[in-house]
Amino acid sequence: MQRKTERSARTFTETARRAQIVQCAADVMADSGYARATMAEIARQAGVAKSVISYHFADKNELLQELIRTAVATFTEFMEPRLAARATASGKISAYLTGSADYMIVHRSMHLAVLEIALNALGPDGLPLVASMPLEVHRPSVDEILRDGQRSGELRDFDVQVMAGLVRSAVTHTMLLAQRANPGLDLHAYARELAITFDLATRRG
Amino acid sequence: MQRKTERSARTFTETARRAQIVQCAADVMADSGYARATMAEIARQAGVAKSVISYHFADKNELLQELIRTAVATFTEFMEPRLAARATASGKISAYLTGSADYMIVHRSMHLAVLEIALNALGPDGLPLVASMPLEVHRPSVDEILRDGQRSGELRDFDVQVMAGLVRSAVTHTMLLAQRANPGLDLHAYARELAITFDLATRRG
Amino acid sequence: MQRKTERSARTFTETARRAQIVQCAADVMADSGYARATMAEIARQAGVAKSVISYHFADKNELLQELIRTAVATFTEFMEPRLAARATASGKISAYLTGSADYMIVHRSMHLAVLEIALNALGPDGLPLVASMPLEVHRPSVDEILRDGQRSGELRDFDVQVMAGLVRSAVTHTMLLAQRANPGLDLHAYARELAITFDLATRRG
Amino acid sequence: MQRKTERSARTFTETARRAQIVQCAADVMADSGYARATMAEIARQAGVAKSVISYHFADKNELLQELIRTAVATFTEFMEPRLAARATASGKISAYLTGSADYMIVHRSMHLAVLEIALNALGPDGLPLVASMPLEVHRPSVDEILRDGQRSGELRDFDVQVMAGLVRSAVTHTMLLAQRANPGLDLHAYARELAITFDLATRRG
DNA sequence: AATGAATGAGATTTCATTCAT
DNA sequence: AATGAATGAAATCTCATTCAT
Repeated sequence: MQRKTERSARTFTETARRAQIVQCAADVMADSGYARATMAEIARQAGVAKSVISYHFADKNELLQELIRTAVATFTEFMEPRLAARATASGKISAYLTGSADYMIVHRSMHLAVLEIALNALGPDGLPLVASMPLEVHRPSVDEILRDGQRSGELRDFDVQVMAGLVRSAVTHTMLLAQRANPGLDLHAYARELAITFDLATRRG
Repeated sequence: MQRKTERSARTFTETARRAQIVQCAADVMADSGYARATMAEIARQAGVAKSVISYHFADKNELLQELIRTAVATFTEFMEPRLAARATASGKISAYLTGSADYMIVHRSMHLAVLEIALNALGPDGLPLVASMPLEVHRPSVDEILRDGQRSGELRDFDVQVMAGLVRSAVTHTMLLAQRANPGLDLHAYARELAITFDLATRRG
Repeated sequence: MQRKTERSARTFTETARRAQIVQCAADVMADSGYARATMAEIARQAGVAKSVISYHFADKNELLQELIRTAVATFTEFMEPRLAARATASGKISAYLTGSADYMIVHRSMHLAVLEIALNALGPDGLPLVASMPLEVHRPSVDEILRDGQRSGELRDFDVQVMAGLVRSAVTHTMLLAQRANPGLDLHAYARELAITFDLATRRG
Repeated sequence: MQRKTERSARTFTETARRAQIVQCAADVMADSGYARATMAEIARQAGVAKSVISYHFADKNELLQELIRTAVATFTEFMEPRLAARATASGKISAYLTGSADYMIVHRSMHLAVLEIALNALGPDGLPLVASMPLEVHRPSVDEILRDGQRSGELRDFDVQVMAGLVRSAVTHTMLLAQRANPGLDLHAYARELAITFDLATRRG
């Protein structure tokens, strides 16, 4: 309870162990689903005793939150230069889709794990664990891209919330379910197809 | 220890009880999520003893599968006349989206419950419980609608699997997450917006 | 969590089991102390599975609280007629002391268990579990007896709180520690000796 | 793995560390109770790593025993001159009571800690840890004071064991519980009231 | 047809202790 | 002399399931 949380600095070993455990947790979640991602299973995957996890994380929720934070930070770092490289809204959406596909290929288990946690994990208050966490931090966000595109006249006059939700869930759910159903799926081709779809759906006239 | 499961015919009472329990299970799942939908909670909601559920269903998975079957059948009955009433592919997709919104309003807990189960429940083999279940039985399916639209020349030449996945998850995930984030959401308006989007994305020229 | 707590009536079996478990808990506490009175040990003593206790009690604290309530009620029933049978304050104090000795002989483990719980058990808030429970309910209480004796002129003018504390702890601690140190101790003789002591200490001139 | 315990001589630093740890253990016990006085918490209070405690003490029980020894020695040093300054048994008992009050004020946490340990700590044999430890080493002891008073004719003919037990628990339990219930309590006044009580209860004629 | 009671497997978490550095 | 890291035992609690009535 009064663990590392309040400490100022972390040792190198500590940081490495935490990262290792977070990665193992993500792997287990991705492979076996949230329900099977027990402390025991994560520890087994990491090759350490259950209590090692308790030593490094105050409780399971802290582990899951660290996983989320790690994933979000990684995704942000991954995405921002790709978005910045494109000038138009259409280009940015395309970059978002293909970039997400890249991310899913490189960080597959993290991506899946975040989804599992977002959908399942409950905080001590009974509310979803992610309810109190920032989930989309890359700038510009999908909403911002679309809104800017409308302002500049590049995009037509759709409901931004609806379209942004559709773009995001195309990545977080549609593409992911497709891959789960067909592991050999070519994600890049999939993302390009989505990019065409959204270009047609959003562009002016 | 005669399991009703194995028996060929069911009495009227038996059928009613099963339906009642399935409905309660759906309500609990929709209200409290998969993790909290324990046998005890479902029984409490139904006002019966836990063992009553065990009496009517071989195990929890059988209950969940019946729930899925019920929901799919209801959705099919709900959807097919609406699809049949439209001649064009675009019309059918629009009917699918607005019809789904209607369905979500009328059978909210069933819809949510199916999603919870699809995302979470594991079979004894560790695979998703729904892996071996047919989830889309209405005719024509979204895939078929799109393919027919391409054949007739009404729709452009996109990848049917990608587009069908996007249409389906627009309903099962995008719209649903939007409603969860904002319970007062106007689902019909949402569905109309989606219909415009998909019309633009799929129509020829 | 949503166990029997909210139910209106208890079955005969339920009541009997609860009583049995409470008694076994008291026995274990008395014999082995608070720290060793684990759920597992209590269940072992009762000859049932650990989960049987969880079935009948929401959690360990509920079990301990029931034990306290039972003991207090028993002690009250035990004590009140004995106090009522005496007219003078001195007689009532004497009855309290010898009655407590009787009680300790008949309900030894309950008495010890209450002490263990009172000194050790913490509620979910971190405060002592008994902080929120009524602990002395027999009428008149020791305080009242002493105050009444002063009012009637029978007793001298001491500080009631101090004296009442001393009388109570003579029973709850002094006598109990003496017995623990020397299990063959004659509690009745001990109580009579205490009665003489307090008579001398409290009577007027 | 040379255990310092076994070594004949201790360095200055070693002695100081042990004393520091003992004091911190007492503080934690007094403030938070036996159950919360874990090795981790004691180490945190002392500002050292858990393993430092293990380095200086063979195990937790050795630490607790050292705490008891320290407290008893302190109390003895504190009490003996006060007892020696009084000639009569009544004076010595009075000095014992008021001296204990002084001690409780100055060494509050040690006093509380000893009580917590005496009531809770178990040795490896399951017996109370203090069972084999001398808890009253000041001379004359309460028993001796009372016995001497009877021999000299100053005190009446009560059972020494009972009365000595009552005197001791008046300090170790009655006064302490009173203070716990009411932290602002005037311990000196309390002790004087007790002194009057015991004078009346023990004096001849 | 239904139920109360019981159960065992397993989940999370705590804690004293050990060990390599 | 001290520490961070690791560990395993044990504690509480949950849950799907079974069984006698």
